[in-house]
Amino acid sequence: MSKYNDTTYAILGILTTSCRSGYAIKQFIDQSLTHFWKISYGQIYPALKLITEEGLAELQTHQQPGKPDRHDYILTDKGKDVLKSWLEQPVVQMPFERNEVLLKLFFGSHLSAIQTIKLLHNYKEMLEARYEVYLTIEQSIESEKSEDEADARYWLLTLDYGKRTTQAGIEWCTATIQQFHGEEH
Amino acid sequence: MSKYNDTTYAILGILTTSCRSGYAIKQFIDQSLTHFWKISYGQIYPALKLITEEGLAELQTHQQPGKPDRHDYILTDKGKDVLKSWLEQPVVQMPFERNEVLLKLFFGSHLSAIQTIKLLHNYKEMLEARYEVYLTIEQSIESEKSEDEADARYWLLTLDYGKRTTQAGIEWCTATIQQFHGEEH
DNA sequence: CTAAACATGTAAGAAGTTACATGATTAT
DNA sequence: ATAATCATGTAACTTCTTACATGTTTAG
Repeated sequence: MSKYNDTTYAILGILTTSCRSGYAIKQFIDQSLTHFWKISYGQIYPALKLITEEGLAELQTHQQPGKPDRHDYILTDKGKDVLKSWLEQPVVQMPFERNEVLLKLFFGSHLSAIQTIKLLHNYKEMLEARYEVYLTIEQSIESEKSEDEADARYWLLTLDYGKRTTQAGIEWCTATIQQFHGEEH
Repeated sequence: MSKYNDTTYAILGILTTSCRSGYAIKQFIDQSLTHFWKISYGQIYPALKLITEEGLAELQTHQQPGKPDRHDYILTDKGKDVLKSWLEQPVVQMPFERNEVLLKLFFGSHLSAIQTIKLLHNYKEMLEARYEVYLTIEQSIESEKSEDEADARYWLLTLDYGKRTTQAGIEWCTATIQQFHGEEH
């Protein structure tokens, strides 16, 4: 039972990189974390407020003529400690995927073979698109390696996970579509 | 933009099987759908109420001496139609997994090699346990095949997906742990 | 000239979890 | 005795998404 939720810890973690404002955090998540963690502005800004109130980060306001003030949050030592002790705690909750495609396939006896194949084809295409996104992220991490040398390795590892499981999903699609071919009548 | 949410459609789908009460639905989900869909009582009972109000199912109350009345919900023709047209609609939203292990690994540069290995080992064990659960579900579907002959095939297909992606995850763990061996100092 | 990017934030609502409330029966 | 299973439901809470509000600069 930790004090903050995982979304807050995710933000704390991102603040260790060169991303320090709400806007930068959102961009970072959309570019690099999107395959296993998503956060909206509706969570980011309130979380940053909480983080500041709890003394985990300090706000530095930079005035930019004509633009709204840029809020940079700098992790305090307390913030770094909180992050580290969260990282060290074992993960007890198994990640869980809610899969609408599988849900529909589960009730596939109410569909025709053609409709089932369509469902699977559609899913396969989405998985393939996702795989391509992973390759793109991979390349962008590798090309900007110099910036966050130590981090890059771990970022690539999480991508490898995404690639492997997505590949397994694509293969399942192929095999399952095969099964239904010849059943269209 | 469909009228109901996926959880409601999931319940509608389960009502096509021999599970017709809130309690039976919950049991069914925990036994057979748990790898890609979870629903709590706090959702089931309000959803059944809505389903009845919308004329998608009809309530049959069975009195059981000493026990609370058993509420059986029977799908109406309208209910079957609503389910079918949902099944036929293409899935647009890609399923998305929020993965706490990957989130921690992403910030792995703040951990020691030993701690990282521990994290991965722990995850691998959880994945292996999940794989075993899949095998158990598989066996129970196969042994009760006679009950829902037409459905069993589809249920096994969703399990195959789970097994394949879990296996890919386990292999990733093994490979990644390997990478960190020899770095403990 | 117009759209996208930069930049921060709030409010309402949807969705989901957890704990609570109740009470009989059955297995250990 | 006591825990688990059967059985239905609600209330409070947490979490997250979406839409709104505001306004500048930059690129096409």
